[in-house]
Amino acid sequence: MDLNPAQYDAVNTLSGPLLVLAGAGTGKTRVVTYRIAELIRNRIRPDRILAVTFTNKAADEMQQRAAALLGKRPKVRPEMSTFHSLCVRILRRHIQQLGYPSAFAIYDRGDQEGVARSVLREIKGGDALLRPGDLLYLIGRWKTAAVRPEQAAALAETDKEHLGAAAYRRYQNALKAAGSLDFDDLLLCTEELLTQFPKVRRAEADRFDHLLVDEYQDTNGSQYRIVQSLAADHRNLCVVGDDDQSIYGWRGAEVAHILRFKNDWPEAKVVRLEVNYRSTREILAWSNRLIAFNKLRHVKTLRATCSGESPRVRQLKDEIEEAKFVVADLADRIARHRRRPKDFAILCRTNEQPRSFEMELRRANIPYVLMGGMSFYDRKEIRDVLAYLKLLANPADEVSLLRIINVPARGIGQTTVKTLLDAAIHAGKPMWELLPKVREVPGLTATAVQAVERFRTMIERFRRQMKEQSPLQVVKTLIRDVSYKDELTRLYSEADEQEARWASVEEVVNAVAGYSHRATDPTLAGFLQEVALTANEAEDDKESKLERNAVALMTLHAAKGLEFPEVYMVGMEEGTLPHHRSVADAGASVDEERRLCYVGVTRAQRRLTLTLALERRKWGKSRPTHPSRFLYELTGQADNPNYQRVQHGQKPQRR
DNA sequence: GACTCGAGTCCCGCC
DNA sequence: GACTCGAGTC
Repeated sequence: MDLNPAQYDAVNTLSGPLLVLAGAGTGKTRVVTYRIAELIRNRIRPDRILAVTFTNKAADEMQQRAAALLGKRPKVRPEMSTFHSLCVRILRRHIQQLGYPSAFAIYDRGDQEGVARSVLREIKGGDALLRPGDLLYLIGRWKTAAVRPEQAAALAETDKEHLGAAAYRRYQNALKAAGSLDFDDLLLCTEELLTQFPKVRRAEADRFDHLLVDEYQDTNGSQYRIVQSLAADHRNLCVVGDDDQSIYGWRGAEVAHILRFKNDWPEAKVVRLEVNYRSTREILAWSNRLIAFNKLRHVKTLRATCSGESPRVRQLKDEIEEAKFVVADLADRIARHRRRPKDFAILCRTNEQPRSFEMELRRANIPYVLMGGMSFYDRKEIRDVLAYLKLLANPADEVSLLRIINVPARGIGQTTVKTLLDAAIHAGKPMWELLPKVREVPGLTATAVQAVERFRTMIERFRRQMKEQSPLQVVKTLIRDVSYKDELTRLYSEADEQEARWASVEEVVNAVAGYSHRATDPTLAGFLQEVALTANEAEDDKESKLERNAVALMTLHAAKGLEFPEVYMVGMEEGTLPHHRSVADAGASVDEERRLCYVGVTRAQRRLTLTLALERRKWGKSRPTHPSRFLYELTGQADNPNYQRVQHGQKPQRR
């Protein structure tokens, strides 16, 4: 094994708590995977090892590396998953204890908005004071701080927060009534099960003898406590992290967790990795200069092992020119420097930035993979089909019911829906349970009653089919029987668009087929849970296999833990990086943006290019921009008067 | 009840 | 720019 002494130490500390404080590019993942291999070599059963990561991408990456290291031999593999999928598995086994069905649905952002909207409407004047987005923001903040609905009122100060607290209670009740959890609930409910039910905790802790957590600096409160509960008995806990790369503060991550590790596990061994194998001396010099501007950090001395060319900064007219420059540069590297598409990454701050790059890459015929962003599952037609499936899996799922009750139009209009909804609220039951007695609901026309009954009969029929047929068959029949294809032709006049949208509907069918193939006991609920957890990678399945060799186009958040020979960091402007929302709230937010920039810069192995556009289109309007303050910090120009100017939103001046 | 049109809003990041 | 929502019309 070609490991340096510190790495070797970390790899071979096989039992007891271990903290690996590792800077960027020091071989963290290598240590984790080698350690797993070493455990197996020491006769630890692979399926007794659990490795937890934050993103699916990171889990895949680790799985691949481990497979390469272990060979194809072991039939049983160590379990590698994200926190969220780990929670889903635990919840499937025990969530009945909390009064939820084991086939619970996972609500994504769109579903959450649906619940938030109806909850606010129920409260008098609620929808005037708070918008669904504002409410979800408040709820998100409370949930990441593990504040329960009944505690929120005491913490509320403003009118909006008081209303929010009341709405939070209703929101939570609505979710529970629908047998659904949002992403935060996955963590919170798992935490509750593990801390309130000793039997559950013991059963889950007993499943593994070794627990490894990557990117430990990004654990939030719930994740922290879940880790504590699972490792408390065997104490074979290995965590790996870097405080300079903590970029999930906005969802409750606390660097304190990694700093506190030695207190939590007094017998813990601490290993520091400080030799950077990834980047050139030149790239490292830039990143070290940058991160030194953060005051609250563990000072590390990262040493480089090779040198190369100096990073570059390029300034372009607008985001179109920026994309043209990057793609032309990259095409030239492929043509004349024998680079392959997969050697490149284009990293950006927000999900809207990739658009112009996608266009250019397509024009230049260079394969690329887009990670994240407007997900496949955010498209209207996909959401419609999935809403049908969710309703079949769980008729109490009111968000889905309301979404498709009249899609395609079947004569159940707004008035009818509102009447039904009022009656359901009055009766204190989910709307679905009211439908068999729709004749008794006052105020409905005879045609409306008929339409509702036809709808209910149809759904019931599919639910019966579900018991006899495979999910795949049911999905196919369903799409045909509701004439969804006709709906698309009706809705969209262009033949191209009709086809594209129909193609994505077929993609869902393929996804169900793929899932049925993989799963041991395929169910509709299982498929939907998987979809919720891997929403962004749906197309990846198909594409990454076809085009493994592709330029990676992704956000900085998605890039964490990855590395590329050549990196383009684009949109290096005030307002984009640092993002204007972070600049607006004072204090530590900009530090997190700086860490984000640091993460980006340290992804590059050999060649780094930073670009900025002098004007950028946003919401249809083009606006002038200013260079990011981080450019001055990276290049050691903090004494440049323009550095002060851009920080205050002023135009830099030529000298 | 379905359809059309214009106004208003949205978006930071991940699972 | 793209999407959603409500008002107004058929």
